[in-house]
Amino acid sequence: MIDRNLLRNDPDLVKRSARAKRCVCGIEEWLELDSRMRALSLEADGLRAQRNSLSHRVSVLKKSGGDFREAMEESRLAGERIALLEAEMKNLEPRMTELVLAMPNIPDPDVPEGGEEANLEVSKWGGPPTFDFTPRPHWELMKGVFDPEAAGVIAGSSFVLLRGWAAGLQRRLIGWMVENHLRAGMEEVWPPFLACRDSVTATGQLPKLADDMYLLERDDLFLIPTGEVSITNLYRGATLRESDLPVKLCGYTPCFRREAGSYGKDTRGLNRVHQFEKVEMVWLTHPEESHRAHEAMLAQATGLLEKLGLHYRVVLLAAGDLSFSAARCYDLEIWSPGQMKWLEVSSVSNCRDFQARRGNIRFKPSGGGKPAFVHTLNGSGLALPRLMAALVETWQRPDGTVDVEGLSSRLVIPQEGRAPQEQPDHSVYR
RNA sequence: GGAGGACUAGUCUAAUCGGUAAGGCAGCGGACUUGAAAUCCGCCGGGCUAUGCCCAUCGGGGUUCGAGUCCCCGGUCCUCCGCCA
Repeated sequence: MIDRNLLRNDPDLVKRSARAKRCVCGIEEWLELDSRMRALSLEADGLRAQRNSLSHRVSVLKKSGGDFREAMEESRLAGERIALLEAEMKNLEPRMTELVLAMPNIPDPDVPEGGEEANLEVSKWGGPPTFDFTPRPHWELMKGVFDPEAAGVIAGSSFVLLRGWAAGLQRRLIGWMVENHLRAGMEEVWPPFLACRDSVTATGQLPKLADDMYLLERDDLFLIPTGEVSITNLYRGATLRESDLPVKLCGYTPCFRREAGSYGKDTRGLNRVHQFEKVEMVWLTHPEESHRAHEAMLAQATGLLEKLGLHYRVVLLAAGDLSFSAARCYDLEIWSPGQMKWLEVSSVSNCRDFQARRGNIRFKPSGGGKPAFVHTLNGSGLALPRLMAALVETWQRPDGTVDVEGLSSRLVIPQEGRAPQEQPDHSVYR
């Protein structure tokens, strides 16, 4: 959520950012409503003060046996006027909330302007694997263990069914990634895979991505489109101690996306599916630490790719390609030798205080003072389907089979680093 | 799904017949001290156009001059029953 005071003091900045992010939102309308609201609130406050003192006088007069009827009548009249003002405010409020919730986060100053074409490749690691034969795409290599037809029978098109070695490989990959994160000092969580409206609003998928999520109408619950939703909302409404920061969490979740409107685009094989598996990292940091944490989270994700030996590149997203809640985001893309193209396997985002405001996630400064909003970061570490695709294509043999043994030998759980925490104390105020 | 109970600040706990939220602990700052403890003082929910005022007792309505308190709808947690992997 955009800070109210920023909207009042520098609406042009908010307008520019919204335009850069290709978002249409009613900043002017909000400002008008805001000034109307403040006038109403000022008048109502004065009347309330009157009513409070009048009804206190009633109480005093009653006790002393005096005539309280006049005070009571005046108080009643003030109450009627208050009710009118309150009704008008109540009328304006939902619209103001709707408007402010539709305003996207402001990109950091170093984020390039423009759309996808302005994305900036900031680094590259390794090189494309070479073959003395024509490499095949994963859907050919995984015949028999990747079965979209079967998934179609169970759920419909664009769902995945893995079996045999592919199912096992995916399971081991999830465990391997989580173990790596634990040794980097993160705490593992296993959250609900459904989230309520407030949660999905806090992380910023609502209102903009409403059509991209699965909604269980009967219970008004959303299937999470990313683990970011569940894990970030673990601390919704909480006030942490400054000494608790940074809170570094990771967890496995499935992710559900309707992918409305994206049919026919990159839909082959494992490239774009309705349900996929992901290990997510979510960190809550002190506002001054989030930039450094963003780089550290990126390094954690790229570290996994390096251990797997996959050729990858890091892209700093331009404003127009940035998600609604992000202020700054790196996309991690790995090379798919069978498809001869880059596949996005991770987005590492710094949301600054945007989600923390929406979800009211704060910390109490050690030196006293008012609670302040934390900064939230999230990053995939990593998303499975495209990772599987690139891995399988990288480890293919000339006969069209996959060296699963060789691939699996990469999944060594590191011995270095901190041992997983037993029971970290993140007890919070709510 | 059913029955019962609970919900006041970081935490614990008060508030008369409905009368305008009182304290303890923890924490923070300061004084005293070689240092610490103890003690003392201040702060310790949010907001504003700020000597003051308004809001705030899980959320939303209602009754009332006035609601933590009474009524209605909902939420969360706990206990029990039912169902279920």
